[in-house]
Amino acid sequence: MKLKVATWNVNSVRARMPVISRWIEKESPDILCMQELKATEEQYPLDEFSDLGYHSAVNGQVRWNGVAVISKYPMTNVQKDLYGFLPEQSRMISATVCGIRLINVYVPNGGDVENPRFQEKLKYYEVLREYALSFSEPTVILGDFNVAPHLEDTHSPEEQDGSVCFHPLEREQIRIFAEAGFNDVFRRFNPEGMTFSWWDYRAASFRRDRGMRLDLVLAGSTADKMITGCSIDREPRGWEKPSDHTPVVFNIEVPE
DNA sequence: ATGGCCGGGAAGCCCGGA
Repeated sequence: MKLKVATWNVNSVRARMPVISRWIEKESPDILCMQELKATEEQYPLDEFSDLGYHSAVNGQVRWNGVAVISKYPMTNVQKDLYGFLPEQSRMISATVCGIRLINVYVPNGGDVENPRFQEKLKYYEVLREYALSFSEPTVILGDFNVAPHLEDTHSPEEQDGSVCFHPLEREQIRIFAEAGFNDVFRRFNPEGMTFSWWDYRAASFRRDRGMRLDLVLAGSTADKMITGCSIDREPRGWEKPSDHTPVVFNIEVPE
């Protein structure tokens, strides 16, 4: 059975519901992992997703952060805690669906390199990696990693080098994920580069294609072998009232 | 040729985003 799975930083699930439902009707993903809900579990539009045919697993928070997985198939062993790290920030939810462990994550932005939050960001990758390595099922980490992994993943690598989301210490963390067996799935299917998943609202960035690839799918080796394709759908970034991110989609062949 | 945004919560700005 082939599943279509997507990750999308929606930048407010309530403000984005028209765009999200339009995209779901266009693409009919089996599973969609969302970040930056900016909503509590009480504010989360559970009934609207249910009407669209999805179960929801939600880790909400007032005003900031918040992540959710919606799935056409049942989710089991839903977890929201990352070893007690940053307990006040709802940035992770994971579940097993059709035998695959999906870890949906919204890595801290970090503010800027001098900000204490930048050190928390670096630590977040380490804790996340340890967590991801703890599962015996085929495992996929997907979400907003808030780093462009390589030179070909951002519009102006020379002038951005050393700034937040393109700092060598952040990029190194994605290399360490690879060393730990978590492969950058989009890159495998799209080796040419300069394909982005986020464009700033300011400065007409989308029209000028001045973006960054911040939204990643990192698959453990067993899961990676089951994945048959991965792409970025730029279309909803051009719709009315868009998120500043656009969906990253992959296909995975799972046993019946 | 250049680049000025967006969302939420409290309030009529400020913080955070990246």
